[in-house]
Amino acid sequence: MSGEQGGQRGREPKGFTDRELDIMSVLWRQGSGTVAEVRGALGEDVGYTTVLKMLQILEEKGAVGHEQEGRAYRYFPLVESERAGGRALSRIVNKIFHGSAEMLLATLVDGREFTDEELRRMRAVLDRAEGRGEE
Amino acid sequence: MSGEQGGQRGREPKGFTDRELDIMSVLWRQGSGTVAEVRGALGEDVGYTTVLKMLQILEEKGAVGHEQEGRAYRYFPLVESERAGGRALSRIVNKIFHGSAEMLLATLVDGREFTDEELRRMRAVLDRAEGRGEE
DNA sequence: CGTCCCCTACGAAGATTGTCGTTGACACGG
DNA sequence: CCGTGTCAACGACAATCTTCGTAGGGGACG
Repeated sequence: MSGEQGGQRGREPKGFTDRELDIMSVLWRQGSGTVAEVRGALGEDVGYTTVLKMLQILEEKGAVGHEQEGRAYRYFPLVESERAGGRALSRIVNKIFHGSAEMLLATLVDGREFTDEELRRMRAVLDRAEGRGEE
Repeated sequence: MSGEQGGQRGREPKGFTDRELDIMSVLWRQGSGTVAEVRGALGEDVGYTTVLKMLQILEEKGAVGHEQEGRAYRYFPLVESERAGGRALSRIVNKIFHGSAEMLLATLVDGREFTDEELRRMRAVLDRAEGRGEE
C-alpha cells in the first residue's frame, strides 16, 4: 500500500531523458514546431516517426501540446524552460553538490572560459538577488 | 552503416539516472559505504538486493569500485562528484539555457533564498574566475 | 554438528526509452 | 479519376532501468 507510483497523472514532472531534452530544447528555442521542423532542427539523422513518437510521449506526459496547422500538427512546449531548468538544477545541487550553490558555481566556472562581460552580468544577477527580499 | 553506437565499451560516461544518482550521492557524501550503509542512508524503503544490484551496475560502468571488508564489500566512488556535476551542468546550460551561464545562475538564485554570506562567497568564486585566463 | 543470519550472485519481470516499418487518411497536380 | 507526396497513428522491437526473489557460501553459536 502507500503506493502512488501511479504515473503520469501525478503532476510530478520527474525530468527529461536525453532525447526528450533534445526535442524540448528545439521547441524552447524556436517557440514551436511541426514534426518536420523539429526533425530538421535536430541536425542528427533521426527518423520522422521517431521524432513524432517522442513528441507524442512528451505530450502524454504533459510537457508539450499541439494544435492543427493545415494538415500537420504544430507542437509547442507546455512546461517552461525555466521550470525545467530549476528542477534540474535543484536536483544537481542537492544530489551532487550537497546543497551548496557555491560549489555548483565553482564547478560551472571551472569548466569554461568566461569573458569579463559575462562575469559582470553574473555578478549583477547576484546583486539583484541581494536586493530582493525587501521590495 | 553509420552505426557505432557500440555502447559501454566506450569510456563515455553519459550521466546517471535518478536512482543511480541517489546511490552516488550517498557515496560522495559518506566517502564510501557497504550495501547496508548505503541502503540505510537512502532513507526510502528499498530492498537490500536492489541496492546491491544498483551498485553492481554502477561498478560495471566504472562509476564505483569495491574492496572486501570483513565478509562484506565496501563500495567507493571512482568518478568524482565535480566531474559528474560538470557534465550535468554543461548539459543543462546547453540544452535548457541556450548556453547562457547567466540565465542558469539567474534561475538558480530565483529558486532559493541565499544568505549574504553565501552571496559573498559566490561573488568570490566569480572574482577568482576573472583572475584566471591571463596567467 | 546443525541452524541462523548476513552477504553476494544470478536472473526474471515490469516499465520506460528510443528506433522505426507499415498503414491509412487526405490533398493536389495532371 | 489516379498517382504521388505529406502526415499522424499503431504496433513491434531492442535496450536499459529498477525492482526483487531465490539460491548459495560461510561464520557464529548453541
